[in-house]
Amino acid sequence: MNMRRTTIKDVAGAAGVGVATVSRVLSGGSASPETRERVLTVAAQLDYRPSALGRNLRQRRSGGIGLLLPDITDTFYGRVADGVLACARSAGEPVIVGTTGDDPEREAELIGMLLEQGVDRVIAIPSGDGDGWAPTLRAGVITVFAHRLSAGRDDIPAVVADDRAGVGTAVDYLTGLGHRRIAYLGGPGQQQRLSAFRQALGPLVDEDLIVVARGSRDSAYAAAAGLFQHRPDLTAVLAGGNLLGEAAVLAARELDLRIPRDLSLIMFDDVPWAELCSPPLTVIAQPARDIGYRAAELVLRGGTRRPRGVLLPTELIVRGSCAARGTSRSPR
Amino acid sequence: MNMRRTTIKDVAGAAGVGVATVSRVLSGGSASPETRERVLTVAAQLDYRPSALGRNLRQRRSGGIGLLLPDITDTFYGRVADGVLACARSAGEPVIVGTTGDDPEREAELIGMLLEQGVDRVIAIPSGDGDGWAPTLRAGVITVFAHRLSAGRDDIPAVVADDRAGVGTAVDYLTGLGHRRIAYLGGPGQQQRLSAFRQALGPLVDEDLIVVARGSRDSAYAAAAGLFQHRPDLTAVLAGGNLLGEAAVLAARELDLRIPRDLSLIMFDDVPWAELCSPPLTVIAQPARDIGYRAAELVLRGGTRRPRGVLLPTELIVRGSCAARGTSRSPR
DNA sequence: CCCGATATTGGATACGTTTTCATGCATCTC
DNA sequence: GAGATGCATGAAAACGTATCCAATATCGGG
Repeated sequence: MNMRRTTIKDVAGAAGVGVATVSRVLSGGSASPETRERVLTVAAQLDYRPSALGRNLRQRRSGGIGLLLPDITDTFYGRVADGVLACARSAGEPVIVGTTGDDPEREAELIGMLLEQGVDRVIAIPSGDGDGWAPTLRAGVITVFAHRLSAGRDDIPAVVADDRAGVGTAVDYLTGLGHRRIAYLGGPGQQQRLSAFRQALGPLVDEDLIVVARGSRDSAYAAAAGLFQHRPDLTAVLAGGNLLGEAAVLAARELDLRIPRDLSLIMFDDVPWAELCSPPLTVIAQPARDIGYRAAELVLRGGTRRPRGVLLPTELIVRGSCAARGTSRSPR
Repeated sequence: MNMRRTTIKDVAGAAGVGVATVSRVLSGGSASPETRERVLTVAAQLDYRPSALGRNLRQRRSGGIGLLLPDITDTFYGRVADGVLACARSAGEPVIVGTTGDDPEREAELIGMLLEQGVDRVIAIPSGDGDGWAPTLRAGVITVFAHRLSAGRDDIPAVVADDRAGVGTAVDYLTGLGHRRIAYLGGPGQQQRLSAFRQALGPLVDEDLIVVARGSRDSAYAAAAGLFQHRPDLTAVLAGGNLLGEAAVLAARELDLRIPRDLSLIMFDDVPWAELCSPPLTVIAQPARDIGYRAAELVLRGGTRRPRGVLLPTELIVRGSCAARGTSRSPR
């Protein structure tokens, strides 16, 4: 029952060599062909697995990569995580995952946990304004942001979708359809998109039509419903995330606003159900999985280069949730 | 730049005590009030964080918990993961996540990785027939299955939803509506549900109406489309997962089958988009998050008791995707 | 044939922690 | 007051590995 696990010493003994030799053979160091073969044979026979514990302690790094995201339940973040896991797996690296709930405090807590674990590489979708990340930098942890860039942190490379362009094409599309009162329904950490939205809309921008919810479903729904109730004159909404999009659809339905007749909707991120919705949702697709994968690549390559981050393209996928707004207002 | 991290030895030196005392103070051992306070003060001043590396090596266990699931992209598994993470976080334990893609080989590979990491607790949604789990048991790793139980493994406790009951009520509901030709659209690892389906249907069962897809979206769609094409006489479908349900909706739409007029659909698992779909989908809700949470509880409590697993209730949520099937067949 | 260079090898050390054990000291009991 | 008991404490060992370093074996050139 309580069998001691086979160590490198056992292998060394059984193969009649020193532990140093075994270690070298297994780490790809130099050794004579015959010793190498003998060691490998014995190791296989004993079903020896080098203990990451010993190795990590010796080289003072856990070798794992930490992944911090707001909510693993959200398909989008799930896809980012999937990309990270795929890349990490091909590199043989374990991934420690934590969810921040978009709470900087919780994020800091998790950062502490990762540091304690000796993780030396972290990928994060950052929550706060980025000053919670001083500890990782100080500890020499290679850090890469994904999906969002953090306000005050230009010293951390980030892999993000081209939000600016995405918002731009979406707004152009809507204005091209004749919309003038366009609302933005945002979530946490979307400064980029917000500024892009304001810029794209130019003189048309109406600050009252910009609403920012917290991360939760309830908050998103409340924000959407409040927006629709207070401003029945708006004709189009840009939802900055699939949770917000979902909330918009539900709130619209609740208030008897028909999409797209009464309200045009564009949602950030192409999720599977966008096509199932009625009407199918026009979306700004983001390469979620690629974001994760590229971030993992970056973090695995090491912080030597300074690629200053990666910008991935977005794509407007037109389905059925936007309608033209003629000069004649539908009286409703 | 290359600062050595502060160790317990530094704290001991600065506080004028031995390392053993520091360790005791920090692990809640006995110490005189004054020394305790001094050590804590110094530790705080130096911003000392005990290294999990050293501790893990010493007690020969990483203290982390491993989580293996088929696909982190799937909302359902995401919710299970969320439950696990929540419980693990409250216990301060890191979680190493891996995705198996429902591939036993890949699963075995990941198990190896977890063992190498010295993980001593694993939660898994198992992929294969369960003989890939011999290594963890042999290594004394506390293992708990979630969501599925593995064929040959009755020595591993499992936390699962009451599939049998869920299938039963769904089938009863459909037969109550007059349906006779009911299909089952299944995925990997659903022996439980399949047998429950056969049993609930009794003499009505038609083996040709039972289709099992692999885990992917494509495979699910192919299975659904194939089923609908080959058997236009079926009137109801039970989809054993949200991926399958999605595929069923898409395939039905493609083949111009109207839900629920031409085809009634019940889907396993209540996902957010079930309500957004048109018509809203009738589902069998499973407590996904609870499954994860309870599994984590089980695995954290340790393998001492033998609770033989946990069975969580399911609930049929009736929405709009099922219609009564009168005695008169709609001629179509 | 000898010497220097090179390749291979194993002993020893260090990584940071927990835990055992022995020691010293104060208090308690009879 | 002497022995017993308890507590706080620190030295040291161990966990499993990678790597430094010295020692040995092998080889080539002169």
